[in-house]
Amino acid sequence: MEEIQGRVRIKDIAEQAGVSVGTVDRVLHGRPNVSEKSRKKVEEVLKQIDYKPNMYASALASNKRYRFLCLLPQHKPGEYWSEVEQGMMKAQSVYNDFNIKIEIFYYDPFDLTTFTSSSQEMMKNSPDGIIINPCSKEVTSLFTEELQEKEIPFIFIDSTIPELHPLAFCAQHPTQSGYFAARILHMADPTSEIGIFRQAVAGLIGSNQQRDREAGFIRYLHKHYPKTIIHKLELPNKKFGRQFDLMDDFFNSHPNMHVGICFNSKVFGIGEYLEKRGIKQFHLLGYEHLDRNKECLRNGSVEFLIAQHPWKQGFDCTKMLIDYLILKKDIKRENYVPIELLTAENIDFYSRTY
Amino acid sequence: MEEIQGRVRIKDIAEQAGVSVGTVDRVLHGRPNVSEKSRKKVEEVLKQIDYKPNMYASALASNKRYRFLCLLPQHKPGEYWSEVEQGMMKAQSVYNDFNIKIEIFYYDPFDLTTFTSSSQEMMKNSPDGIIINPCSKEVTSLFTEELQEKEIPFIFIDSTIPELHPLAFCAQHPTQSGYFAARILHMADPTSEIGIFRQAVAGLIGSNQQRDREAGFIRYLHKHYPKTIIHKLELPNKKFGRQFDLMDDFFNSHPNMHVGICFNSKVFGIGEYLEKRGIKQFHLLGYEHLDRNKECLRNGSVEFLIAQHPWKQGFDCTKMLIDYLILKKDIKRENYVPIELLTAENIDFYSRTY
DNA sequence: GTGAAAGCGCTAACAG
DNA sequence: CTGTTAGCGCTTTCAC
Repeated sequence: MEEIQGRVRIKDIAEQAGVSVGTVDRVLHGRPNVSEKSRKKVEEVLKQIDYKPNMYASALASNKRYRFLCLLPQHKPGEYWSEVEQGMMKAQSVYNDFNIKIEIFYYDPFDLTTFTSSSQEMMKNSPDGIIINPCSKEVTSLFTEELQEKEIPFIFIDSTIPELHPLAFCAQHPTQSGYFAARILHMADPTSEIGIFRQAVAGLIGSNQQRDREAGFIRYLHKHYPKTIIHKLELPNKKFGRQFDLMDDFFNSHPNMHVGICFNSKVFGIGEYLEKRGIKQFHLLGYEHLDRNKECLRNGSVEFLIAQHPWKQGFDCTKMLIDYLILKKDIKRENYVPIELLTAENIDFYSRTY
Repeated sequence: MEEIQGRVRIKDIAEQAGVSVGTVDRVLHGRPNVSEKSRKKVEEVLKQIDYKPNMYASALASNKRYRFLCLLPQHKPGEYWSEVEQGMMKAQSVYNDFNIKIEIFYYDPFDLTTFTSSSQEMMKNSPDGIIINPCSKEVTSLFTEELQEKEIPFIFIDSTIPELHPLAFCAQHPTQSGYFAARILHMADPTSEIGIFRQAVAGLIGSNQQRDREAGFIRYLHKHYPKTIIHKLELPNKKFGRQFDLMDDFFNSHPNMHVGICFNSKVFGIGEYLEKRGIKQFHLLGYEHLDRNKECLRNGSVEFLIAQHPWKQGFDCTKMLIDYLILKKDIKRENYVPIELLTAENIDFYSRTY
């Protein structure tokens, strides 16, 4: 064919098929108003030629604005979720030329009526695509069913609920992450008493991820080291003063416990306690690359962190919406971020890449 | 200003400054043939307005083809370097719309005259940008000096030589990677005898990375565990039959050595040996996510791998050339890939992301 | 020096 | 149903 130099354009196809560019465009996009005869001719040419549309030209010509809305747990600056937001904002600026706008809405993970009220607010803004951190299946489905109906694509971030059929999700595999944590902690100190530090409000764990990681962790220990004794401490998500007292009790009652884990990013609370009390030789593992956690890693009060790549999750979810909606690419539906071990030796190379 | 809805275009600037789009374009790109007066007017507007050029429109209009050439060590399919190539090819296809073409040239790391002959070949192909895996400083500089002179940007991949002033580099930090390996191995088994398995040709280590990692590894042990005894085994890069004999001798002579490391991707050679000989309880660490290494990780003959992210390195280097040459973005000059620990528990989530 | 105009590959509106 | 045409934002002639 005519691919002598360079690319095949719509115009080339039109010429080959003996129709106009308009018709080719209609066929390519499955738009109406094409006779069976013309469609056949175009499809014939398409079969023989390797046509790759120039998506940048396409986006330029169609000249649309896209609104992506996002629903996340409320949080303070510097916490896990702000890193997710930064990843999204980075994607917005990198793909600025596609005219995308991202807006973020919040809910209180301990009061799920706010999930619903925020989602209603979002629907008023005529979104083109949505990113959601799911809460419980029941409450989340109220929102996603409406989205399905209106054919607005949605992506889950940080955890997923497959039965709700998101367009895609991006998360860390929670049980596998728990296995990995168990294996590392056991290697650090193969004793048989392990402490689990839980952040909760009235016994309620606020995130699916945390709950599932803990389950994986415990399953791994039961299977490989069934003699392990597990001690749990529930730390109320509030005043730090109280937390210290609780930890004093906890450590005093379990003098043979030299290993501990915290399944979310608030491990610095325990690290800072250890540092203050001058407790050395306690092997502590937590999640996430927050500044306060990094500090603990450096001073040795936290020995390991597992990265959850929140920045990457935010960036990738946004990118997926762009790929799907604007560049019309196939996207990967299951996106698990790496389970990456961070220690003092490699933390400087943990990167927010995209 | 007029940014009421949407973006600022060159046309807007032209109107504001009372000149034509041609003149604005000339000013924006520092092209000649602009009067001092016009330049001033345009720069004035530019200062007050937040103009972000649409690089896709720009690339579309200029309609250029770019040739990126790359010089890598020769290798067999399925080895480390083919993963690098795949990352580059992925970048080529993702950014296909920018009309880029990547071609790869090879050299023999144990015969550096081939580095020079290949580089001369490359110069005949009028490259727009170049990616090089550097060999020795002396030989590499012969090439890079010519590139500097002709103002062809070049990027180093896998390792770097700062004195040669590449546009950028992408690599794993070798000494830090050695520290990390030492810390992990010591944790796996805090005994004091460690074996180092070296791949070499006539005593020569074929890569800068390997040499520097080993140095970091040894330095870490000297500092933190000075009593450690290090045994080294040099494995000729050839027949596997011979290698087994050498390893038999090695293991027999050091019965108290239960930990070992191999600083490159050929660790499967040792893993497969352990598997065949039925040696359990030996803690082996190596580099890279090759299929044969993964198999060793699964069957337990290799306990740890450190990922070098070759695919990402290939992708990122190519992307940097695109960012620099086509999208005119600022690029990061020092790009260290993560030092990521892979075990049976997390290897499935090690991803070739981009 | 400068502006006008054509065109990159594609979309969308509009005649017919 | 179909072809033509006018852009999208930018670059690049080419007259003046």
